[in-house]
Amino acid sequence: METELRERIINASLVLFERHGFHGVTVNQIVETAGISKGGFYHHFSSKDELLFVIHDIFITYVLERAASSNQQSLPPATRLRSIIKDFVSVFDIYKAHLTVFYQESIYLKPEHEEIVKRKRQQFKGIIQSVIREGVDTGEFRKDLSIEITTMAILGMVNWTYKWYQRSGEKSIEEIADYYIDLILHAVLSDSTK
Amino acid sequence: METELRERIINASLVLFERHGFHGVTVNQIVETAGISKGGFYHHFSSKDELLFVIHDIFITYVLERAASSNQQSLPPATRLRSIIKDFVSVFDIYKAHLTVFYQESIYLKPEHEEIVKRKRQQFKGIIQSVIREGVDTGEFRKDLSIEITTMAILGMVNWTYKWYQRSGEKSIEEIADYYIDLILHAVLSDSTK
DNA sequence: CATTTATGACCGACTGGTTGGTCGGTATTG
DNA sequence: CAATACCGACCAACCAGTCGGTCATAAATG
Repeated sequence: METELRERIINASLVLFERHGFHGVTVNQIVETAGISKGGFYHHFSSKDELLFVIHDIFITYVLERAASSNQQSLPPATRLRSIIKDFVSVFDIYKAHLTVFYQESIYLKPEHEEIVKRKRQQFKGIIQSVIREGVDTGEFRKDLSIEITTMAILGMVNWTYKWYQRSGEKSIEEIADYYIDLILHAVLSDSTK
Repeated sequence: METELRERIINASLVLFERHGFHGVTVNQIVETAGISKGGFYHHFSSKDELLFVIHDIFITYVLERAASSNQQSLPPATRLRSIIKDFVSVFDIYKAHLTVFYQESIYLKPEHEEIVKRKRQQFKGIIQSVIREGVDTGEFRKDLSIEITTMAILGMVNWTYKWYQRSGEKSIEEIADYYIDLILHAVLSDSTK
């Protein structure tokens, strides 16, 4: 099976955007790296901005679906939190470039695109928030947790990984995920649950 | 006392870069916002790139100095870690725009500038790493901590704040800092120390 | 003290190179 | 014989940076 041209464009631009940023890469460079022509590019994408959106959307849609399915099973909050984090961190291996672009270049999204991405992003955040809230309610987590800050702290810890993680590095993404889970649960579980 | 033109340029560009990114802002816009001329701009800065570097350098130099002085006092690791985090997070109030530019736009630094910033950045990271290492050695922190991942987890949690913190928000930066410290110490302290 | 010379802050019209995007055309496929 | 996929020379807009010049103040000169 031959790689679709559309895929080739996305893959090429992903590599380039990750390294040089959206505005640090020209359409000509993308086209050259993908081994196609300018006309070919504009046959598949209406603009450079649309390409940026597509990259964002592929990523956030995928992540959101996984988190939602991890969250559906009726298991205790701590178990679900573990599963959501594990799932999300594992995404770094395959989607590292998407992720980097997602977190670095989203300011350059056009308003209409930004709106769509923002909505999905908040749904994802909502999932984590609700797990923590539930954990606090059931007494599994510490009663004195702030739902809002705890959510952002976890998201921050996890998201920041894109700044330093390398597939060739010492630790595998699985190890890092397990390590994060350990840290988070130590921070969040109530004394009686530990 | 009148504001120096140089200061005016930095303040104007900080606001603009924070919202639109380095490449989303033209020199003409900066000049207009600062209420000066293009000539005036290039009289004070050799290039737009140099301006970006200056913003980076002001921030990292300040942060590094504070962390170094918090770290010097010969206090137990947990106390020092507390102090470093409190100090760093407090910086968000005054330097939020610097910080945002620092984390978003550093890919656009020219190699020679990047080198300088990178070095200071690693010194900062080194300070946190050494506190954690010491804490593990003295037994104050859990023996099974990975120095490297723990450092990055803390940095991630804290740094991510720039994505959501607003001075007008519900929680003050002091509260957020204290909250982070609480989470981190729960995650990191050995059972005997708790 | 008056006058010339020098310096440095600041101005803004202009430019050369670059970039996202277009468009008329060709190749391929069902 | 459509229709769709793809090509690449070309263009208009934009943007960082330049450059010849003004003005105000200070130092040097007679």
